[in-house]
Amino acid sequence: MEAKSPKGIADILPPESGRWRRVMDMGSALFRAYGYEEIMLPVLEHTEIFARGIGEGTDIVRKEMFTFEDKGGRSLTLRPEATAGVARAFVQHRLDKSGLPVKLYYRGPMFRHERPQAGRYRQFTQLGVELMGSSHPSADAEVILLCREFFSLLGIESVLVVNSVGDRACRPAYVDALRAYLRGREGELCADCRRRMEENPLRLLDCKEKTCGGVMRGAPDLGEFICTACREHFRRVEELLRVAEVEFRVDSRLVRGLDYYTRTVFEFQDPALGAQNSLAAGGRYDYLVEEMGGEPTPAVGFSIGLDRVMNAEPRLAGEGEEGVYVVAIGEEARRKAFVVAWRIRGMGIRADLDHMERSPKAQMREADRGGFRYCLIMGGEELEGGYLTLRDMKEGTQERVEEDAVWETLRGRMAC
RNA sequence: GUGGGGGUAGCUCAAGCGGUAGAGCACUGGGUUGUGGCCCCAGAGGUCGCGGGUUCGAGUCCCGUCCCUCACCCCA
Repeated sequence: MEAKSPKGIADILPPESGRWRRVMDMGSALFRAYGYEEIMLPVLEHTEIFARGIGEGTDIVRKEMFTFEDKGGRSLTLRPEATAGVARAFVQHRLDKSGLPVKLYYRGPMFRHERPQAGRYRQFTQLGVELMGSSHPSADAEVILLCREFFSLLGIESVLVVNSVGDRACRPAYVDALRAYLRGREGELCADCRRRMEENPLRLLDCKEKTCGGVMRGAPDLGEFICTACREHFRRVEELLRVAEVEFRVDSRLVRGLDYYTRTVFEFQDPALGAQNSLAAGGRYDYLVEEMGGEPTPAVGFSIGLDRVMNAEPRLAGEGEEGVYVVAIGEEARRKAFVVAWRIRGMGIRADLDHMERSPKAQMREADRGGFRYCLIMGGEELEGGYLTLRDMKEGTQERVEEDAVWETLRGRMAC
Protein backbone atom coordinates (compact mmCIF):
# COMPACT_ATOMS: atom_id res chain seq x y z
CA MET A 1 0.00 0.00 0.00
CA GLU A 2 1.16 3.47 -0.81
CA ALA A 3 0.07 6.36 1.39
CA LYS A 4 -1.15 8.71 -1.27
CA SER A 5 -4.24 10.82 -1.79
CA PRO A 6 -6.14 10.43 -5.06
CA LYS A 7 -5.20 12.50 -8.10
CA GLY A 8 -6.26 16.10 -7.87
CA ILE A 9 -7.30 15.70 -4.24
CA ALA A 10 -4.98 17.36 -1.75
CA ASP A 11 -4.48 17.85 1.96
CA ILE A 12 -4.26 21.33 3.38
CA LEU A 13 -1.71 21.28 6.18
CA PRO A 14 -0.77 23.79 8.85
CA PRO A 15 0.10 26.59 8.60
CA GLU A 16 -1.72 26.85 5.27
CA SER A 17 -4.89 25.47 6.84
CA GLY A 18 -4.90 28.42 9.23
CA ARG A 19 -4.99 30.85 6.33
CA TRP A 20 -7.92 28.95 4.81
CA ARG A 21 -9.81 29.00 8.07
CA ARG A 22 -9.37 32.73 8.43
CA VAL A 23 -10.59 33.40 4.90
CA MET A 24 -13.60 31.13 5.38
CA ASP A 25 -14.42 32.71 8.72
CA MET A 26 -14.16 36.17 7.20
CA GLY A 27 -16.48 35.11 4.37
CA SER A 28 -19.05 33.62 6.71
CA ALA A 29 -19.05 36.73 8.88
CA LEU A 30 -19.45 38.92 5.81
CA PHE A 31 -22.34 36.86 4.46
CA ARG A 32 -24.10 36.97 7.83
CA ALA A 33 -23.66 40.73 7.89
CA TYR A 34 -25.62 40.83 4.63
CA GLY A 35 -28.40 38.71 6.15
CA TYR A 36 -27.48 35.24 4.86
CA GLU A 37 -27.73 32.14 7.05
CA GLU A 38 -25.69 29.01 6.60
CA ILE A 39 -27.18 25.94 4.97
CA MET A 40 -25.21 22.74 5.52
CA LEU A 41 -25.77 20.50 2.55
CA PRO A 42 -24.94 16.87 1.94
CA VAL A 43 -21.98 16.13 -0.29
CA LEU A 44 -23.96 13.36 -2.04
CA GLU A 45 -27.15 13.83 -4.00
CA HIS A 46 -29.21 11.67 -6.30
CA THR A 47 -27.60 11.95 -9.71
CA GLU A 48 -30.80 13.32 -11.27
CA ILE A 49 -30.55 16.44 -9.12
CA PHE A 50 -27.46 17.50 -11.01
CA ALA A 51 -28.44 16.03 -14.37
CA ARG A 52 -31.71 17.97 -14.38
CA GLY A 53 -30.47 21.04 -12.53
CA ILE A 54 -27.18 21.70 -14.28
CA GLY A 55 -28.28 20.32 -17.62
CA GLU A 56 -27.85 16.96 -19.37
CA GLY A 57 -25.84 18.48 -22.16
CA THR A 58 -23.28 20.31 -20.03
CA ASP A 59 -19.69 19.10 -19.81
CA ILE A 60 -20.02 18.87 -16.05
CA VAL A 61 -22.82 16.34 -16.28
CA ARG A 62 -21.57 14.58 -19.38
CA LYS A 63 -18.04 13.81 -18.26
CA GLU A 64 -16.97 15.42 -15.02
CA MET A 65 -19.05 13.88 -12.24
CA PHE A 66 -18.02 11.33 -9.63
CA THR A 67 -21.03 9.04 -9.96
CA PHE A 68 -21.55 5.61 -8.45
CA GLU A 69 -24.28 3.18 -7.45
CA ASP A 70 -25.06 2.65 -3.79
CA LYS A 71 -25.93 -0.76 -2.36
CA GLY A 72 -29.58 -0.24 -3.18
CA GLY A 73 -28.81 0.33 -6.84
CA ARG A 74 -29.50 4.09 -6.74
CA SER A 75 -27.23 6.39 -8.64
CA LEU A 76 -25.51 8.93 -6.39
CA THR A 77 -23.11 11.71 -7.29
CA LEU A 78 -20.58 13.76 -5.35
CA ARG A 79 -21.75 17.33 -5.80
CA PRO A 80 -19.92 19.19 -8.59
CA GLU A 81 -21.47 22.45 -7.39
CA ALA A 82 -23.89 23.56 -4.69
CA THR A 83 -26.74 25.48 -6.25
CA ALA A 84 -28.67 22.43 -7.46
CA GLY A 85 -28.52 21.03 -3.93
CA VAL A 86 -29.71 24.29 -2.42
CA ALA A 87 -32.66 24.31 -4.81
CA ARG A 88 -33.42 20.69 -3.92
CA ALA A 89 -33.37 21.49 -0.20
CA PHE A 90 -35.49 24.57 -0.79
CA VAL A 91 -38.17 22.46 -2.43
CA GLN A 92 -37.88 19.48 -0.08
CA HIS A 93 -38.32 21.59 3.06
CA ARG A 94 -40.84 24.05 1.57
CA LEU A 95 -38.58 26.90 2.53
CA ASP A 96 -40.77 29.31 0.59
CA LYS A 97 -43.57 28.78 3.14
CA SER A 98 -41.93 30.73 5.91
CA GLY A 99 -41.44 33.94 4.00
CA LEU A 100 -39.39 35.20 1.12
CA PRO A 101 -36.69 35.93 0.31
CA VAL A 102 -34.67 33.07 1.70
CA LYS A 103 -31.01 34.05 1.97
CA LEU A 104 -28.54 31.22 2.37
CA TYR A 105 -24.82 30.71 2.23
CA TYR A 106 -22.79 27.52 2.07
CA ARG A 107 -19.19 26.43 2.14
CA GLY A 108 -17.54 23.13 1.51
CA PRO A 109 -15.94 20.74 -0.93
CA MET A 110 -17.15 20.13 -4.48
CA PHE A 111 -15.95 17.41 -6.84
CA ARG A 112 -15.31 17.27 -10.57
CA HIS A 113 -13.41 14.59 -12.43
CA GLU A 114 -11.15 16.73 -14.62
CA ARG A 115 -7.46 16.75 -15.44
CA PRO A 116 -5.91 18.72 -12.60
CA GLN A 117 -3.89 21.84 -13.32
CA ALA A 118 -3.10 25.17 -11.69
CA GLY A 119 -6.31 26.40 -10.07
CA ARG A 120 -8.27 23.28 -10.99
CA TYR A 121 -8.56 20.33 -8.65
CA ARG A 122 -10.84 17.32 -8.44
CA GLN A 123 -11.87 18.29 -4.94
CA PHE A 124 -12.15 22.03 -4.48
CA THR A 125 -13.78 24.32 -1.98
CA GLN A 126 -16.51 26.78 -2.73
CA LEU A 127 -18.08 29.52 -0.68
CA GLY A 128 -21.34 30.83 -2.04
CA VAL A 129 -24.66 32.53 -1.42
CA GLU A 130 -28.16 32.17 -2.83
CA LEU A 131 -30.90 34.77 -2.61
CA MET A 132 -34.16 33.00 -3.36
CA GLY A 133 -37.62 34.38 -4.02
CA SER A 134 -36.88 37.78 -5.50
CA SER A 135 -36.84 38.73 -9.16
CA HIS A 136 -35.95 42.32 -8.35
CA PRO A 137 -32.77 43.79 -9.84
CA SER A 138 -31.67 44.82 -6.37
CA ALA A 139 -31.25 41.13 -5.55
CA ASP A 140 -28.82 40.74 -8.44
CA ALA A 141 -26.99 43.87 -7.40
CA GLU A 142 -26.79 42.81 -3.77
CA VAL A 143 -25.07 39.50 -4.44
CA ILE A 144 -22.65 41.09 -6.91
CA LEU A 145 -21.82 43.76 -4.38
CA LEU A 146 -21.38 41.19 -1.65
CA CYS A 147 -19.02 39.16 -3.79
CA ARG A 148 -16.98 42.21 -4.64
CA GLU A 149 -16.79 43.12 -0.96
CA PHE A 150 -15.34 39.68 -0.21
CA PHE A 151 -12.45 40.27 -2.60
CA SER A 152 -11.89 43.81 -1.51
CA LEU A 153 -11.59 42.74 2.14
CA LEU A 154 -8.86 40.32 1.08
CA GLY A 155 -7.09 42.92 -1.00
CA ILE A 156 -7.52 40.89 -4.18
CA GLU A 157 -7.76 42.84 -7.40
CA SER A 158 -10.43 41.39 -9.62
CA VAL A 159 -12.28 42.38 -12.74
CA LEU A 160 -16.06 42.10 -12.78
CA VAL A 161 -17.68 41.06 -16.04
CA VAL A 162 -21.47 40.97 -16.40
CA ASN A 163 -23.96 40.03 -19.07
CA SER A 164 -27.56 39.02 -19.56
CA VAL A 165 -28.38 35.72 -21.20
CA GLY A 166 -32.11 36.31 -21.51
CA ASP A 167 -34.97 34.15 -20.34
CA ARG A 168 -37.57 31.70 -21.61
CA ALA A 169 -39.22 34.38 -23.63
CA CYS A 170 -36.25 35.58 -25.62
CA ARG A 171 -33.42 33.09 -25.46
CA PRO A 172 -35.04 30.51 -27.77
CA ALA A 173 -35.25 33.10 -30.53
CA TYR A 174 -31.58 33.87 -30.17
CA VAL A 175 -30.65 30.21 -30.11
CA ASP A 176 -32.61 29.72 -33.34
CA ALA A 177 -30.85 32.67 -34.95
CA LEU A 178 -27.49 31.32 -33.83
CA ARG A 179 -28.22 27.88 -35.25
CA ALA A 180 -29.38 29.40 -38.50
CA TYR A 181 -26.16 31.38 -38.74
CA LEU A 182 -24.06 28.32 -38.01
CA ARG A 183 -25.85 26.09 -40.46
CA GLY A 184 -23.47 25.55 -43.33
CA ARG A 185 -20.43 26.52 -41.27
CA GLU A 186 -20.19 23.29 -39.26
CA GLY A 187 -16.99 22.43 -41.09
CA GLU A 188 -15.20 25.36 -39.49
CA LEU A 189 -16.14 24.37 -35.94
CA CYS A 190 -14.33 22.11 -33.51
CA ALA A 191 -15.87 18.72 -32.75
CA ASP A 192 -17.22 19.87 -29.38
CA CYS A 193 -18.89 22.89 -30.89
CA ARG A 194 -20.54 20.79 -33.60
CA ARG A 195 -22.12 18.78 -30.84
CA ARG A 196 -22.96 21.86 -28.76
CA MET A 197 -24.79 23.39 -31.74
CA GLU A 198 -27.69 21.14 -30.97
CA GLU A 199 -27.45 20.81 -27.20
CA ASN A 200 -26.35 24.24 -26.05
CA PRO A 201 -25.36 26.67 -28.80
CA LEU A 202 -24.72 29.45 -26.29
CA ARG A 203 -21.54 27.70 -25.28
CA LEU A 204 -20.07 28.39 -28.68
CA LEU A 205 -19.84 32.04 -27.75
CA ASP A 206 -16.92 31.53 -25.42
CA CYS A 207 -15.24 28.60 -27.15
CA LYS A 208 -11.52 29.25 -27.17
CA GLU A 209 -10.72 27.34 -30.33
CA LYS A 210 -9.26 29.81 -32.85
CA THR A 211 -11.37 28.67 -35.77
CA CYS A 212 -14.56 28.77 -33.71
CA GLY A 213 -13.67 32.25 -32.56
CA GLY A 214 -13.39 33.33 -36.18
CA VAL A 215 -16.77 31.91 -37.03
CA MET A 216 -18.39 33.41 -33.95
CA ARG A 217 -17.15 36.90 -34.69
CA GLY A 218 -19.78 37.21 -37.35
CA ALA A 219 -22.52 35.58 -35.26
CA PRO A 220 -25.66 37.42 -34.19
CA ASP A 221 -25.24 39.32 -30.93
CA LEU A 222 -27.05 38.02 -27.88
CA GLY A 223 -27.52 41.57 -26.63
CA GLU A 224 -29.70 42.41 -29.62
CA PHE A 225 -32.08 39.52 -29.06
CA ILE A 226 -32.83 40.13 -25.39
CA CYS A 227 -36.50 40.91 -24.83
CA THR A 228 -37.72 44.19 -23.40
CA ALA A 229 -38.29 42.79 -19.92
CA CYS A 230 -34.79 41.28 -19.73
CA ARG A 231 -33.25 44.39 -21.18
CA GLU A 232 -34.98 46.53 -18.59
CA HIS A 233 -33.95 44.19 -15.79
CA PHE A 234 -30.35 44.31 -16.89
CA ARG A 235 -30.44 48.10 -17.20
CA ARG A 236 -31.64 48.42 -13.60
CA VAL A 237 -28.96 46.05 -12.34
CA GLU A 238 -26.33 48.13 -14.09
CA GLU A 239 -27.84 51.25 -12.62
CA LEU A 240 -27.65 49.90 -9.08
CA LEU A 241 -24.06 48.82 -9.61
CA ARG A 242 -23.18 52.32 -10.72
CA VAL A 243 -24.91 53.83 -7.70
CA ALA A 244 -22.78 51.57 -5.52
CA GLU A 245 -19.71 52.69 -7.48
CA VAL A 246 -18.92 49.18 -8.65
CA GLU A 247 -16.67 49.04 -11.67
CA PHE A 248 -17.65 46.45 -14.23
CA ARG A 249 -17.46 45.56 -17.88
CA VAL A 250 -20.32 44.22 -19.98
CA ASP A 251 -19.35 41.35 -22.25
CA SER A 252 -22.14 40.01 -24.44
CA ARG A 253 -20.11 36.82 -24.99
CA LEU A 254 -20.01 35.90 -21.32
CA VAL A 255 -22.11 32.77 -20.82
CA ARG A 256 -22.02 30.12 -18.17
CA GLY A 257 -21.47 26.41 -18.42
CA LEU A 258 -24.53 25.55 -16.42
CA ASP A 259 -27.91 25.52 -18.12
CA TYR A 260 -29.94 26.96 -15.27
CA TYR A 261 -28.79 30.55 -15.63
CA THR A 262 -31.20 33.23 -16.85
CA ARG A 263 -30.83 36.97 -17.30
CA THR A 264 -27.90 38.22 -15.21
CA VAL A 265 -24.63 36.30 -15.28
CA PHE A 266 -21.34 37.57 -13.90
CA GLU A 267 -17.81 36.57 -13.17
CA PHE A 268 -14.94 37.95 -11.11
CA GLN A 269 -11.62 37.35 -12.82
CA ASP A 270 -8.02 37.75 -11.72
CA PRO A 271 -5.89 38.27 -14.84
CA ALA A 272 -2.74 37.48 -12.85
CA LEU A 273 -3.85 33.94 -12.12
CA GLY A 274 -3.18 32.08 -15.37
CA ALA A 275 -5.50 29.87 -17.34
CA GLN A 276 -7.99 29.29 -14.52
CA ASN A 277 -8.58 32.93 -13.76
CA SER A 278 -12.21 32.89 -12.70
CA LEU A 279 -12.28 33.52 -8.95
CA ALA A 280 -16.03 33.57 -8.58
CA ALA A 281 -19.04 33.37 -10.80
CA GLY A 282 -22.78 33.43 -10.54
CA GLY A 283 -26.02 34.72 -11.86
CA ARG A 284 -29.75 34.49 -11.83
CA TYR A 285 -31.56 31.18 -12.13
CA ASP A 286 -35.28 31.86 -12.23
CA TYR A 287 -36.49 28.40 -13.29
CA LEU A 288 -34.31 26.04 -11.28
CA VAL A 289 -36.61 25.75 -8.28
CA GLU A 290 -39.64 24.84 -10.37
CA GLU A 291 -37.41 22.50 -12.36
CA MET A 292 -36.87 20.71 -9.03
CA GLY A 293 -40.62 20.46 -8.56
CA GLY A 294 -41.21 23.54 -6.41
CA GLU A 295 -43.26 26.67 -6.89
CA PRO A 296 -41.84 29.05 -9.49
CA THR A 297 -39.19 30.93 -7.50
CA PRO A 298 -36.74 33.39 -9.01
CA ALA A 299 -33.29 33.34 -7.47
CA VAL A 300 -29.78 34.66 -7.85
CA GLY A 301 -26.44 33.67 -6.33
CA PHE A 302 -22.74 33.13 -6.80
CA SER A 303 -19.98 30.80 -5.86
CA ILE A 304 -16.38 31.63 -4.95
CA GLY A 305 -13.57 29.23 -5.82
CA LEU A 306 -11.63 29.29 -2.59
CA ASP A 307 -8.64 27.37 -3.94
CA ARG A 308 -8.14 30.08 -6.53
CA VAL A 309 -8.65 32.80 -3.96
CA MET A 310 -5.86 31.27 -1.89
CA ASN A 311 -3.66 31.10 -5.00
CA ALA A 312 -4.26 34.81 -5.46
CA GLU A 313 -2.47 35.38 -2.14
CA PRO A 314 -5.10 37.14 -0.06
CA ARG A 315 -3.89 39.76 2.37
CA LEU A 316 -4.57 38.56 5.89
CA ALA A 317 -4.11 40.38 9.13
CA GLY A 318 -1.24 38.73 10.98
CA GLU A 319 -2.03 36.83 14.12
CA GLY A 320 0.10 38.16 16.97
CA GLU A 321 1.71 36.01 19.60
CA GLU A 322 -0.70 34.81 22.22
CA GLY A 323 -1.08 32.22 24.91
CA VAL A 324 1.18 30.55 27.41
CA TYR A 325 3.76 27.80 27.00
CA VAL A 326 4.38 25.95 30.24
CA VAL A 327 8.05 25.08 30.68
CA ALA A 328 8.82 22.34 33.17
CA ILE A 329 12.23 21.33 34.52
CA GLY A 330 12.35 17.99 36.26
CA GLU A 331 9.83 15.20 36.77
CA GLU A 332 8.02 16.78 39.69
CA ALA A 333 7.66 20.03 37.83
CA ARG A 334 6.34 18.16 34.80
CA ARG A 335 3.53 16.66 36.85
CA LYS A 336 2.65 20.09 38.09
CA ALA A 337 2.97 21.66 34.63
CA PHE A 338 0.48 19.18 33.26
CA VAL A 339 -2.13 20.40 35.72
CA VAL A 340 -1.23 24.06 35.27
CA ALA A 341 -1.58 23.84 31.49
CA TRP A 342 -4.91 22.13 31.92
CA ARG A 343 -6.15 24.93 34.17
CA ILE A 344 -4.96 27.65 31.84
CA ARG A 345 -6.75 25.99 28.95
CA GLY A 346 -9.81 25.78 31.14
CA MET A 347 -9.71 29.57 31.38
CA GLY A 348 -10.05 29.69 27.61
CA ILE A 349 -6.44 30.69 27.14
CA ARG A 350 -4.28 28.94 24.59
CA ALA A 351 -1.66 26.85 26.36
CA ASP A 352 0.74 24.05 25.55
CA LEU A 353 3.58 22.10 27.10
CA ASP A 354 6.31 19.65 26.19
CA HIS A 355 5.58 15.97 25.60
CA MET A 356 9.04 15.09 24.29
CA GLU A 357 11.12 15.30 27.50
CA ARG A 358 13.09 18.12 26.00
CA SER A 359 15.58 20.39 27.69
CA PRO A 360 14.43 23.77 29.06
CA LYS A 361 16.19 25.42 26.15
CA ALA A 362 14.34 23.28 23.65
CA GLN A 363 11.05 23.95 25.42
CA MET A 364 11.64 27.68 25.11
CA ARG A 365 12.42 27.26 21.45
CA GLU A 366 9.18 25.37 21.03
CA ALA A 367 7.33 28.26 22.68
CA ASP A 368 8.99 30.68 20.29
CA ARG A 369 8.14 28.66 17.24
CA GLY A 370 4.60 28.12 18.38
CA GLY A 371 4.01 31.86 18.64
CA PHE A 372 3.38 31.97 22.37
CA ARG A 373 3.53 35.34 24.09
CA TYR A 374 4.44 33.97 27.52
CA CYS A 375 6.35 31.14 29.10
CA LEU A 376 5.36 29.98 32.54
CA ILE A 377 8.50 28.39 33.92
CA MET A 378 8.64 25.98 36.83
CA GLY A 379 11.59 24.02 38.14
CA GLY A 380 13.31 23.21 41.41
CA GLU A 381 13.67 26.82 42.46
CA GLU A 382 10.04 27.65 41.88
CA LEU A 383 8.77 24.51 43.60
CA GLU A 384 10.80 25.32 46.68
CA GLY A 385 9.88 28.98 46.72
CA GLY A 386 6.21 28.46 46.03
CA TYR A 387 6.15 30.75 43.02
CA LEU A 388 6.29 30.53 39.22
CA THR A 389 8.35 32.47 36.70
CA LEU A 390 6.41 34.27 33.99
CA ARG A 391 8.48 35.25 30.97
CA ASP A 392 7.24 37.70 28.37
CA MET A 393 8.75 36.30 25.18
CA LYS A 394 8.17 39.47 23.21
CA GLU A 395 9.66 41.88 25.73
CA GLY A 396 12.27 39.46 27.02
CA THR A 397 11.41 40.23 30.62
CA GLN A 398 10.39 37.90 33.40
CA GLU A 399 8.95 38.13 36.88
CA ARG A 400 8.04 36.01 39.86
CA VAL A 401 4.37 35.29 40.33
CA GLU A 402 3.07 33.82 43.58
CA GLU A 403 1.26 30.56 42.91
CA ASP A 404 -2.06 31.82 44.19
CA ALA A 405 -1.85 34.90 42.02
CA VAL A 406 -1.01 33.10 38.77
CA TRP A 407 -4.55 32.79 37.47
CA GLU A 408 -5.47 36.40 38.07
CA THR A 409 -2.20 37.57 36.55
CA LEU A 410 -2.76 35.52 33.40
CA ARG A 411 -6.34 36.66 33.09
CA GLY A 412 -5.17 40.25 33.32
CA ARG A 413 -2.40 39.82 30.80
CA MET A 414 -4.62 38.11 28.27
CA ALA A 415 -7.20 40.86 28.46
CA CYS A 416 -4.87 43.43 26.93
C1' G B 1 -9.47 12.87 -23.69
C1' U B 2 -4.76 15.64 -26.28
C1' G B 3 0.08 18.01 -25.93
C1' G B 4 4.75 20.29 -23.29
C1' G B 5 7.99 20.03 -18.91
C1' G B 6 9.66 17.21 -14.75
C1' G B 7 10.58 13.06 -10.84
C1' U B 8 17.75 12.94 -6.40
C1' A B 9 17.20 14.24 1.77
C1' G B 10 10.97 16.66 4.99
C1' C B 11 11.25 21.29 1.29
C1' U B 12 13.88 23.98 -2.94
C1' C B 13 17.55 22.21 -6.03
C1' A B 14 23.05 20.70 -7.58
C1' A B 15 26.05 16.41 -9.35
C1' G B 16 31.44 18.39 -17.17
C1' C B 17 32.54 12.88 -21.51
C1' G B 18 28.89 6.81 -17.17
C1' G B 19 33.51 6.08 -11.88
C1' U B 20 32.28 6.12 -3.69
C1' A B 21 25.37 11.06 -3.98
C1' G B 22 25.94 17.11 -2.30
C1' A B 23 24.23 22.28 -0.78
C1' G B 24 20.72 25.73 1.35
C1' C B 25 16.46 25.73 4.37
C1' A B 26 13.97 22.70 7.99
C1' C B 27 14.86 18.98 11.97
C1' U B 28 17.72 16.96 16.61
C1' G B 29 21.70 17.76 20.13
C1' G B 30 25.64 20.87 22.06
C1' G B 31 28.02 25.82 22.92
C1' U B 32 24.41 28.12 28.81
C1' U B 33 24.50 21.90 35.97
C1' G B 34 17.27 25.91 34.28
C1' U B 35 15.98 30.32 29.57
C1' G B 36 13.58 31.32 22.82
C1' G B 37 14.95 34.34 18.37
C1' C B 38 20.92 35.75 16.00
C1' C B 39 25.61 33.20 15.73
C1' C B 40 29.05 28.84 16.03
C1' C B 41 29.80 23.38 16.22
C1' A B 42 28.02 18.53 15.56
C1' G B 43 24.39 14.93 14.15
C1' A B 44 20.46 12.50 11.92
C1' G B 45 18.06 11.96 7.43
C1' G B 46 18.45 9.09 0.50
C1' U B 47 14.89 1.92 -2.33
C1' C B 48 18.55 8.65 -6.93
C1' G B 49 9.76 7.37 -8.90
C1' C B 50 9.37 1.91 -10.33
C1' G B 51 10.85 -2.34 -13.60
C1' G B 52 14.07 -4.18 -17.22
C1' G B 53 18.42 -3.59 -20.57
C1' U B 54 23.68 -2.02 -22.10
C1' U B 55 28.37 -1.88 -19.10
C1' C B 56 33.79 -4.04 -15.11
C1' G B 57 30.70 -0.03 -13.22
C1' A B 58 24.28 3.64 -14.35
C1' G B 59 21.46 9.35 -10.66
C1' U B 60 23.85 9.81 -15.63
C1' C B 61 22.82 5.91 -21.72
C1' C B 62 18.42 2.75 -23.93
C1' C B 63 13.28 0.63 -23.45
C1' G B 64 8.91 0.29 -20.70
C1' U B 65 5.83 1.99 -16.82
C1' C B 66 3.82 5.03 -12.86
C1' C B 67 3.37 9.71 -10.79
C1' C B 68 3.63 15.09 -10.54
C1' U B 69 3.12 19.59 -13.12
C1' C B 70 1.69 23.29 -16.88
C1' A B 71 -1.35 24.04 -21.06
C1' C B 72 -5.54 22.64 -24.41
C1' C B 73 -10.43 21.61 -23.01
C1' C B 74 -13.63 22.83 -19.00
C1' C B 75 -14.75 25.99 -15.10
C1' A B 76 -14.91 28.04 -9.21
